[in-house]
Amino acid sequence: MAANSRLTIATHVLAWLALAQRRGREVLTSDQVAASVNTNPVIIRRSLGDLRRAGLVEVRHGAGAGWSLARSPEGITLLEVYDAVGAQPPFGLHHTEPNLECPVGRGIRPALSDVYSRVERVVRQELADTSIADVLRETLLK
Amino acid sequence: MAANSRLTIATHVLAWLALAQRRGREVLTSDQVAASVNTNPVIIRRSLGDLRRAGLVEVRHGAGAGWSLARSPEGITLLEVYDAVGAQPPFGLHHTEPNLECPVGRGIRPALSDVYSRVERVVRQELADTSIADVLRETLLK
DNA sequence: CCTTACTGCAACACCTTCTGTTACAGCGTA
DNA sequence: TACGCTGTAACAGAAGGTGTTGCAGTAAGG
Repeated sequence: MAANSRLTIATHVLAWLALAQRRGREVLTSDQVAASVNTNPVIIRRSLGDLRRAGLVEVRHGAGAGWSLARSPEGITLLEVYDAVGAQPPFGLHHTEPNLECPVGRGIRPALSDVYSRVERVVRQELADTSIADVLRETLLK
Repeated sequence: MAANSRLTIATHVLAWLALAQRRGREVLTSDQVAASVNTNPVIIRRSLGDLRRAGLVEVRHGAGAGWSLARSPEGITLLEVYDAVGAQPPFGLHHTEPNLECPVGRGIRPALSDVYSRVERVVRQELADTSIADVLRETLLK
């Protein structure tokens, strides 16, 4: 499978909403966001649904509907986006239970769980150190 | 799809080889390793092939064939195993190119590449700090 | 009240990757 | 030479992501 791009899509959406807001546009529709990401509006609505459930964006229904940031771009970290989109952790344990009569088979899963927890922790720390405002600033410099 | 378990399988294999070596067994066949991991021997041979190409294990052909560690378990880090199995990075960029006429679409990919590089770096650092000997020790304690 | 425009979501097809399995040729030691 | 194991191709099945269509729900604005 291709690498998971959900964090990328969601971050792109939030950065675009942040820029629109700064330019004085109150809301954007999923069609307008999809035009920037260059994908189907339903993909965008799925991502925006995740972000809405996490309290990062707000939606307005009816005529003149659309999306806007629920909080300032400086206060939204990539860690919140990561949790919002429910990305899977990078490493998984065995699909089938190892042979428990083997000393390695018995203890390897808790041992590796510890290692993977440490990896997950540093990843989360790194994501927590970057905000949507940071990403937008870097984006406009490129 | 289920999470990627290749690093887990390869680490299990190496830990089992390390323990067998300590117990005085010169080599293990892929069938014997598969019995501990509880999977098909071909899965194990695929993993061992990756590890052999990376110089972490050695194979003996012909009658009395089998596998053994090429280096001491203290000197093999999980980072080397990670590189050997060619695991994909946790995050991917857009599948389709964003709209380059949008300022966000133009700059978002290099900006996110920087973020993802930082994440990759801390993951690699964490994996480099753990050896097969560490994993085996923790495994036997559980 | 009714039109209008957009959201929310189900359903589906397609693609890719991973796991697991069978089969068999290749190889080197005893 | 015979044997046992490796190396690898080929294939099936499962799972998840992406993209697409279709349609009901919803509220602003005339």
